[in-house]
Amino acid sequence: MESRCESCIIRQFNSLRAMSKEELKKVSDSKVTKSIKKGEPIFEEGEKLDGVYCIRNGISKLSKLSANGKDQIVKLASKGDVIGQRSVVAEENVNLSAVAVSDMEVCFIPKEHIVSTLQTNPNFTLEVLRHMAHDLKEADDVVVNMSQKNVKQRVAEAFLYLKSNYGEDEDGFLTLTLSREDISNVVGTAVESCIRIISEFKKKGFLKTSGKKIGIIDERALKELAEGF
Amino acid sequence: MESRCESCIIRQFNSLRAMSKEELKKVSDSKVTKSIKKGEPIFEEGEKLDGVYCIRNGISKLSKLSANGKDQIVKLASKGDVIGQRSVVAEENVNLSAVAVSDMEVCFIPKEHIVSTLQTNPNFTLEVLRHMAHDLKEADDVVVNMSQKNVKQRVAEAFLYLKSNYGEDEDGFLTLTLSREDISNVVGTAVESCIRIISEFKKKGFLKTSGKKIGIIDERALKELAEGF
DNA sequence: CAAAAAACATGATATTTATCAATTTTTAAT
DNA sequence: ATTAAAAATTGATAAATATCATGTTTTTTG
Repeated sequence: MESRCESCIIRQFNSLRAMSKEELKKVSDSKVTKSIKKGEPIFEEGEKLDGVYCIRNGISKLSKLSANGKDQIVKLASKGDVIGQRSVVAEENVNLSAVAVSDMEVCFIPKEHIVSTLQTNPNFTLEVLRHMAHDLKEADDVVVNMSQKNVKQRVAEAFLYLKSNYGEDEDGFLTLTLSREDISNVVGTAVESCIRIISEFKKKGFLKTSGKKIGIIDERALKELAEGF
Repeated sequence: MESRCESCIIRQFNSLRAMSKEELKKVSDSKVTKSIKKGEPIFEEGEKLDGVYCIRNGISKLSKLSANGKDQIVKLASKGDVIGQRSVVAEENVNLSAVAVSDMEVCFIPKEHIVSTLQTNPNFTLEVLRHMAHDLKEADDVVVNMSQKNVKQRVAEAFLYLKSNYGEDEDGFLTLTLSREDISNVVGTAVESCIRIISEFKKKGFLKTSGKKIGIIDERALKELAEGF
């Protein structure tokens, strides 16, 4: 039931692929697989993490809560992503909370193995570094989008992102269904504003909905809108 | 005149301190020191960099220009910071432009030396990784601030940041004088809105100005405002 | 130093976005 | 299946922010 890291395909997508056989064996022997139900937390902002979580299945939101109750989602993490890595590397408490937005399966890897491999295997360290460099660019892009695009453009982008990253089902609805509140928290806007924009996009024939499910009808129109035409 | 990296104090503040003597010698032999005048670019968004820049003196803004002409400043880099590192690590073109906001002195270090050290010296790689982990956290914080705080709060934060990072002169004015436009581009707002807020802060006795110079009078008030009281 | 350019400042107004209130729909629980 | 709770929706309105216009000050340049 508990599969071995050595034979885990997920590994191909993240920095663990740069580990040696022996390193991987240690990781595999000490890892703990956990099931997390939609809505449950993996870790909370401010906690001290004893390891990282490698996502085998499902999707998690990484977010930060403000004093006034607003929760900004900074990133969505899914299959192959390793979360908690930043704080383990920096030896700091986590700065974001991770909550499952779909049922998940994750492997907890104690930090000793990560840290010792970081200190001795430059390939692994470089691989982690490359991933982090990529995350940093993405974070910078988000900053720029937040300030240079208006809410309508950001909502359009969010749906394009959801489609290109998580795909759509046979009926053309986005595979990952987020609540309107979560969408608002990705976009950084009030729920009502977000809903109004979704309604507008529906009227214009850009989107379709069925319950909380959302499907993209006119991708080109959304792209043009997001780019500012 | 051209000093050696081995004896450069700046090094203590960045990841170069993790280099061995031999590695550092190669860097020192191949580095090129450049003077950059206020307003001049170090590199531009989209360029392919052949190395990184280690800042010896002065301050640079890292920003991204949008189609509609808005320029969002993502980060200010100063003494000891190494810029261009992210794109060298990720082997990508730079995603941000770097322009001097004060006269600068930088050392250009060809990327071969960085890359080869990354591949062989895990201490160095780990050190770079730690720095990048820190930058990533900061970028995430900026995202959260942009969405959870209003313009007034972000302007207040900007001045507190400028004071705590670059200090003030004997007359109590911020050492780093940015144009109103640059401040707006840090905060992510229209120049006029930014100016109005500065005027308001002056009226309330939080700030003083003299030409384009700005001084903080009531730091506590700014802090409280930024935190949302 | 004078003229021109750039940066700063303020008012009037338009636009965007948030908030509050109320209703409907969907989901979850018994 | 029925009811309670949660989520989604819409309208009315307020607040925040951007834009446009115009005047003033500061800086730069010949």
